[in-house]
Amino acid sequence: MARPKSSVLVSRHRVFAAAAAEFATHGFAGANMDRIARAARLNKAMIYYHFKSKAALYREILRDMFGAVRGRILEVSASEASPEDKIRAYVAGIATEAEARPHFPPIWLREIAEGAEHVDPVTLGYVRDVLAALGRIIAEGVRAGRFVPAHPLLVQGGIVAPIMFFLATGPLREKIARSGTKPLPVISRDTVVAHIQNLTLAQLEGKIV
Amino acid sequence: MARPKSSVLVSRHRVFAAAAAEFATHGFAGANMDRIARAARLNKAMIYYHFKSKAALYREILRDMFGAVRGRILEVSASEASPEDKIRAYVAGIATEAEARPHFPPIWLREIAEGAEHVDPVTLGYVRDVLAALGRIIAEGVRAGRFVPAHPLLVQGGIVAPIMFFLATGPLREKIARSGTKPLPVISRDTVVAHIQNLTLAQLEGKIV
DNA sequence: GTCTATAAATAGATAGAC
DNA sequence: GTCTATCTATTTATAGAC
Repeated sequence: MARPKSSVLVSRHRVFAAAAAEFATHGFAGANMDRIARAARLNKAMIYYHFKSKAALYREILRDMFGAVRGRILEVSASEASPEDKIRAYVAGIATEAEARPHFPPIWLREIAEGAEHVDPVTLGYVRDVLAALGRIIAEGVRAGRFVPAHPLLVQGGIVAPIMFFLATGPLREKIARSGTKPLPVISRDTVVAHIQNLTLAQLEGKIV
Repeated sequence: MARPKSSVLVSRHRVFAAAAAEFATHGFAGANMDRIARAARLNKAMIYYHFKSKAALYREILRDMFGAVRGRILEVSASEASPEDKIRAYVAGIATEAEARPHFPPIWLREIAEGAEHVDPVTLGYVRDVLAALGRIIAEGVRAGRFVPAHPLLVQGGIVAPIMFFLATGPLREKIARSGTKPLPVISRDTVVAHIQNLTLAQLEGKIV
């Protein structure tokens, strides 16, 4: 993708990136168009040149996030891998897409908190597709006699929740660490992903109670 | 606790309750003092009669939430129960306190999303106390030869994240269900709590990989 | 495409009567 | 303790020049 200097792509992308960071930090209501403009090194009028409104701008960011996850998960679901490997890829895929967008975890957490108030029907469809793909993977595993039946939503919660938590709590963990006497040990991203993969599989393989 | 008509308790409590719901639904920045007043069936000036500012009002709500969790968890930690039972009680205790306050899960999720920006030092101390208690329970279990060493933060994430997710996603699950073709099966609170208890214990007992 | 200036609405906070 | 009225600051959004 070519990016000539001063093209709409550059300017539009700068707004998009600045807005994503702003929405992640302050939430939809708390986000400030002036701050976004300043961070994008553009004037506020330029935001409205590229996007219809604050809401429309936010909507595009949401679509980008969940569209990316959906794309990756549909690939995983359609692959020839074993159910076990698909589950591992599912966990890693969500973590990877979330990591690729530092704004992803905070924004997702907020949307959950407010019942997906800003999620439009298209984006909601993406979410449903992801959930459906997980359901198919589980069903495959069950058919193959490798998984016990499990509720996709419960499994999804066990995967997504800790990943978003971990990725989003970086600042919070630091705050706690700074305020306390004892230093908090560091946890790596790979440790968390591996941990969640193992936990999820243990659950699906009926190894837990 | 007596609640005479028209006493400060009633009025103040109405503000507190209305504000908690408002902050849960719209976040700190999105919360609207006029709406809080209307929901409390009082005038906006009454909010400022009882509370110094929007921020102070929010701070009290946070303290109430985490103070309650801290109280319950310290009890659990100090009890004579076995490490296993303490872990079960820890999970159930967090779920119970969160459930007792419908605003709890959304607000907690938001605070995580924004790095606990509005969490004052006192409340932060509560959070640290809870984490420390979990650390002690794990250490006990390890000393007793029943648990393998585990990172308190990782364990905490595995407990808190799914609970908050589940309790906070009620509206979202409904939205997805309404928008889709297939009905989503219902999951009960007890199922989730039991599931997380089992998952946590399996992990601590070294049954997972 | 990019800017300055400003309109228009919203919302936190307070004064002051009762 | 409770209210109405209002002040003030902030902020989304746009008009219009270059």
